[in-house]
Parts: sequence; C-alpha cells; structure tokens
Amino acid sequence: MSSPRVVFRATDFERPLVTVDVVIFTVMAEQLCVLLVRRPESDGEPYPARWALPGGFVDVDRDASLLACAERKLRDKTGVAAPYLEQLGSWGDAKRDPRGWSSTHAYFALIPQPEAVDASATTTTEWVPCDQAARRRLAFDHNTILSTAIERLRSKVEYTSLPAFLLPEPFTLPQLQRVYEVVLGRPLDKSAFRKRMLDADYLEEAGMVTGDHGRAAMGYRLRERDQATVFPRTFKSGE
Amino acid sequence: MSSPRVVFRATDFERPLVTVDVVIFTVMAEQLCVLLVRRPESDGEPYPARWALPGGFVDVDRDASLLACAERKLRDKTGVAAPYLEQLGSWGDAKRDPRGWSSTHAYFALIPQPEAVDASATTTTEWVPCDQAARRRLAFDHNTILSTAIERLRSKVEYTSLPAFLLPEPFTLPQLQRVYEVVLGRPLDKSAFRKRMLDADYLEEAGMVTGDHGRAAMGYRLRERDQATVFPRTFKSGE
DNA sequence: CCCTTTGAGTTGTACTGTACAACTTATATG
DNA sequence: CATATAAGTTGTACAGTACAACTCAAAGGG
Repeated sequence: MSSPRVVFRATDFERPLVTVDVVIFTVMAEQLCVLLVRRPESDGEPYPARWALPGGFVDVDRDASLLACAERKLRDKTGVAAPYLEQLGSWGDAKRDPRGWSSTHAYFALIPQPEAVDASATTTTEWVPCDQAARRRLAFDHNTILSTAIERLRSKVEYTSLPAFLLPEPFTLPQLQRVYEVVLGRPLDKSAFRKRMLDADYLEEAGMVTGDHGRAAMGYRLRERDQATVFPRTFKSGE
Repeated sequence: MSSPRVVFRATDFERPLVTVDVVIFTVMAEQLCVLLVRRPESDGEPYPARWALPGGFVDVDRDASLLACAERKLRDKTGVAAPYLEQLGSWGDAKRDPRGWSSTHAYFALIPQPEAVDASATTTTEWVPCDQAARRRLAFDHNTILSTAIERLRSKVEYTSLPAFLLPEPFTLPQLQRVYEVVLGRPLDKSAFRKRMLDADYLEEAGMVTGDHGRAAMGYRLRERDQATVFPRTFKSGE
C-alpha cells in the first residue's frame, strides 16, 4: 500500500460521506409500524420533503462510535434510551447520495408502542405501517434498507424472542403470540407456542394481568433485557 | 454542489476514514483457516509488521460500491473471482485507527482450498488455522472482527449450506459432512445429515467420484452458486 | 482369485417437537 | 346464575433427529 520513499497517507484518499440510519419498529393497533421522518426542504438538501428513515451524518466530535451515533439518533426521535438495537448492514456506493460517494451504517431497533404520539411533530415524523411504508418512494436507497430490515426481522422472529422487545412489560403469552403473528403474517399454534416460550426459560412471571374480557393471564418480563433468546435450531448436539 | 444560502452542508462534517476488510475462510488439512496479511513497515503506517485481515481504504475513484471494493480486495489477495461473499458488519469509532475516526465495512468470504499457495508471497500473506489466528494480536480491532466472523460462520453452518462453498466441485456427501464437522467442531449423524442435504434439493449429481480407499461416492455440484440454502427451521407453516 | 479392509450408503427403533383439534378453567357481563 | 370470552391444557398424528446396526461397493494383500 505504500512505497519506501513516497509515504502514502490516509489523508491522500478522498473520504466518502458517512451516515447512520435507524429502522425503528414498533407494533401499533395490531400492525408492524416503522418510524419515518420528512427530509428538510432547505436549499441544497437532497430529496427535499421526501420521507426517509431517521438518520444522518456521523459527528466525529460527538459520537464515540457508530453504535453511540445510532443510539443518539434513536433517542432524539423517540426518547427511548435502551431499546433493542442491532446492526442491520451497510450500504455504500458512488451514487446513492448526490453529494458524493457515501456509505451508511444501518441499524434496526425494536421499541414498545410509544405512549403519546407527539402531535406537534407529526408533520416531520410519522409512524407508518410497514407494508405501506415500503410502498412509498423514500429518500436515498432507504426502500432497500427498509426491505432488508423487514426481511431480517421476519426471518429472526422465526427462531428468536425478538417480538418480546416490541411489547411493554409485563405482557402475557397471548399478547406475545399476537405480536409474533402480526410480524409473521400467519397464525401460530397456541400450545406449541406456549411450550416453546416457556421451555426457553427467558421469561419470568410478573403477576396476573386481567384483560377486558375473559380469564386473567399470567404476566411476564424478560429475564435479560440486553439480548434476544435464540430458540433451538437443528443439528442438535448431544451435549 | 452547494448554494450560497445553505446553512449546513455535508462537507461541514469532518469525514471519517472508510475502509473495507475481508475475512477469507477456507478449509485446509481438515482445519478451518483464515487469510492474514502482514502490515507494511513503512513510516507512518499504523501497526507496522502486525498481522491483519486483508483490506484497506475505499477508493472512491475505483470502487463503485462497498461490495465491489470487497471483491477487488479478495481478487487481489486470492485470485478468486466469484466466491461466496457476504457482509459481516461494520465497526467504527474514534480510536480504532490512530490516524483518526474510522469505520470499516467487514465482509466474509468462503473459498475452496486454493491450489497453490504462492510461496513468494508467504512473508506478507499466510493461511492460518482459525483458532490460532484468533490468538494472535492482530492489527486494529481485527481480533473482534475475526471472532465475530467465526461465530457467525459457526452459527450459520447450523442451518445453512455454507460449507458447500468451502469445497471444490464436485464434492461428495462424506466430504461435505467432514467440512461441517470441522467448522462445528463436533461429529454429526450420517443418516440425518444425508437426509437433510438431499431433501433440501440444493445439490445436483455430478457423476461418481472414486476415493483412495473404499466404495466410490456420488459427486455433487451446487444448483445455485450465488446463494446459500437455508434448511427448514422451526415454526413450520402449513404452506 | 478370494478374503479382508475401508468407506459409502441404508435401515430401523427411540425420542422430541410441531400440527391440529378438542377440551377444561377462569373472569366479566347481562 | 347463565353465557360469552379468552386463558390454558390435553391428546393424537406426524416429521425430523439420535443412535446404532446393517448392507453394499471398491481397493489391496496373500
């Protein structure tokens, strides 16, 4: 990369733009929703007034790391401090941003339904059902990122406890099952579902919860708020 | 690129350094190995003479995209043009590179055992068994990246056809099983393994292959060279 | 040329987890 | 108190793995 005499310095390379975007999911009214923000209309901004995923440039003075940057953007938009946050992937090429070669680090977050949807911010921020959001023409390559996020979420829901992060605690098993079904888009068997959740031993009981109708249900909390539980897959080992 | 009135331009942000690193796996002598390169000792280079993952700066003039950049680096180091190549994740913070705030996009590649290990390049390039490589003190945060890659590979091997990309075609089912066992570090049941591979229908027969001893075995090729097959997981749907 | 060795490939039983469906139990409401 | 509603359980069928014994084909030695 360098020859003995002519020292080739890092600064000799033209540096791409670096951004972080966050796909923030929640479940509202039995629908998987994603948070979109409206691009500013100021002069010089690309994709003015277009809907986009929340995100923006890494600030090398404020952000200690990419993760910290993602957390900051999430906190700014939702006020949520410690959600489930996972890296989704990165996208970078010469043309995705008209301002130059740019790369974005995408994260995805799962949060319980936000209490109050701030009405004043409704013109610049909106919770949109996923399938509907995916059909809008979003800024940059955000349609690709959103699709990937939805795909990844659906895929992981098949064998992890991710949906538990979409519910406020304590939640009941039927509530949790409904979230699984909403995300997956298909019904699940009740008894198999319950067995799987309880056998995995990632929930702890948190007292009975009474609903509007019918029998009261056991409420549960996550034992570990930090990470998702992976349910047993195949190639079982004898260990 | 910007108009006179604009308050806040993209170029107002100090741009981080952007690199791409590739974790290249293969199987040699019944061991999972990874390719390491030696850092240059020239003046000004960080981590001189340290072993590192192959990678380097994105060249905005040559690389159309991050993936193209990863492919270029892989081609440069191995000559392999169309391997299995998947994004692993990205790492970025203020301190990982002494030259400044930097972020790297890491990829991982699977290639069949390279024919001839170029002896002339042996001082700057080396295939190292994974567990051994993980114990070396690598440059930057490459120990973290390598660990993540190994973990991801092991995890995906449990439910995908990834090991097939580590073998030259045609390969036999016993050979494939051995690769699975090498990567996973535990023996697998022969009959369950065979049933799973054949039921997935991702292989096509390619004539008998005779080994050194014993009965000849059926050779197989991948139907699709592009993507891995995911074996059935749980929450089976009735569709 | 047979017989043994080696590895490929098959068969069969036990066990575990899901699929499907009927059932019991607990709470709110008229 | 009867009924509706939802929580939670039980039981049978089926599919996939675990474990282990078996058959089959090719190479090599006496």
